[in-house]
Amino acid sequence: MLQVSTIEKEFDRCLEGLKKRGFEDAESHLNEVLTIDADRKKLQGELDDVLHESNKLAKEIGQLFQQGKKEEVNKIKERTSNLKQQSKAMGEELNALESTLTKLLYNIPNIPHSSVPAGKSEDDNEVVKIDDGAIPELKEHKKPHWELIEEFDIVDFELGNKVSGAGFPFYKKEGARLVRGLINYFLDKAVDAGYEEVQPPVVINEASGLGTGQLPDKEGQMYQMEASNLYLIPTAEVPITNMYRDVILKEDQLPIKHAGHTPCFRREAGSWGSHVRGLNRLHQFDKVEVVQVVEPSKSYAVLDEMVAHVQDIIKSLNLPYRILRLCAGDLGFTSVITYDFEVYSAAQEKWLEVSSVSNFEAFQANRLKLRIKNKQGKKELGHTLNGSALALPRIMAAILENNQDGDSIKMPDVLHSYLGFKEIRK
RNA sequence: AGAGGCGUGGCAGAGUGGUCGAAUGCGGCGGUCUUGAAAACCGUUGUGCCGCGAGGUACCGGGGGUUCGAAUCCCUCCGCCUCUGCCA
Repeated sequence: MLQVSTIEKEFDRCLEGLKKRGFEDAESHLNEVLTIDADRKKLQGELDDVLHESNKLAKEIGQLFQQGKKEEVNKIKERTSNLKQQSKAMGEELNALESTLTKLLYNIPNIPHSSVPAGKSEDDNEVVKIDDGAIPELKEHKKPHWELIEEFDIVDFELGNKVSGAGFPFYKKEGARLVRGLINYFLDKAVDAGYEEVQPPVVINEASGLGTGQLPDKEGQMYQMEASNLYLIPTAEVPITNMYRDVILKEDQLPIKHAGHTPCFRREAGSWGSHVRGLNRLHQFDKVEVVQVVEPSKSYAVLDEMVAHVQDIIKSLNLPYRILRLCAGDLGFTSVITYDFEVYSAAQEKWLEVSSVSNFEAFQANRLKLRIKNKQGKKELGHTLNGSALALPRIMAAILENNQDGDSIKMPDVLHSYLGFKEIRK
């Protein structure tokens, strides 16, 4: 969530940014935040005065009791009960103001970076790089992956339907080993790049969902376990970033770099249709996520570092890719700037999103109360970033389609040692 | 899951109704001493909110209550420990 102080100091920039996103009634929202916050401050001061008075009287009563002056005590008690009623009413009003303010702030998205292009939908995203040198020419053998996985019997959707439901496939034989190999390869790359590996829980509580911005608005996108009031994670970003909720980091602990593999669960309600087939969209998929917590002054250098990391992995798999800078309208609620990576899947003749790398600046940190204390003892909110490095199913789809050769599918060289085979045969 | 116990500052650990944001020890930071270091000694050392400031206010797991006054009493939720049960 945005800081009130940011809205106050940089009102015009905030307003402009929200308009760029197409956020309705931006100006009245921002103004309301400032009004309520001013009311809150005023009331807080008044309440403190009342409490001050009543604390003073309570101390007097204590002293009078010790001196045995009971009649005087009774006189003062009348005044305190009056003050108590006042402070109670004021306290309730203050709580109400605070919760209204929080709700308002929860509903205001992050301010896009100045380099983020204007635009409403994915059609307006800006292509910042295309490396399509590796696009294969498929002539005789040009089957989409959903046909290949059936022919080679390596992913089974029917079985998934029976056991779980649509979007929960079984991976089998070389398919299962490819999943395992990719996870290991991606984790090794992350560890080599200095990320500390973690295996987080795949369920999170409500506080964590609020911390990274999945709640309160987007609970419909997560699977919820009502009986225990827990959610299945949509991405490892949630548990990993929440490791640092309510934490004050020392400057010399930074940068915090974590990588973790988890399955990710997404309900994807209403987003199914004939255009999403096979591995293109699933309710459960594997992903290796990288997360960093850094000093504000360094977050853009770190964003570049993360983009380079993802690019390096995709290149090593010899997949054609392009990098998009998301337009304001397509930007996630919590993000200041996001680069999407897409790989080209040659039989579908489609670009598939396989990674999303974002800088949230202090937006998540403000919700998380994630602060950094410098050597002078000054505290400020940290910046959080994360990126997929990488999400598996679409990478699999592109590998299968781009490397098909009739009776076999060749595996990228870098994976051979991870897989124990060089190609998948019928 | 049942019974009992516990939850205090970075850590350890006092405090059972009044002047307690909280003793003490350790750790951290600054200093004295030293060629340097250690030791010793001195000082300092939680977080939020309101305020230009002085200062005020809130926080002893979370929430609620009793009381003029709560770390301390009551209720409730959460977490941890021990025993019993179950189980990869």
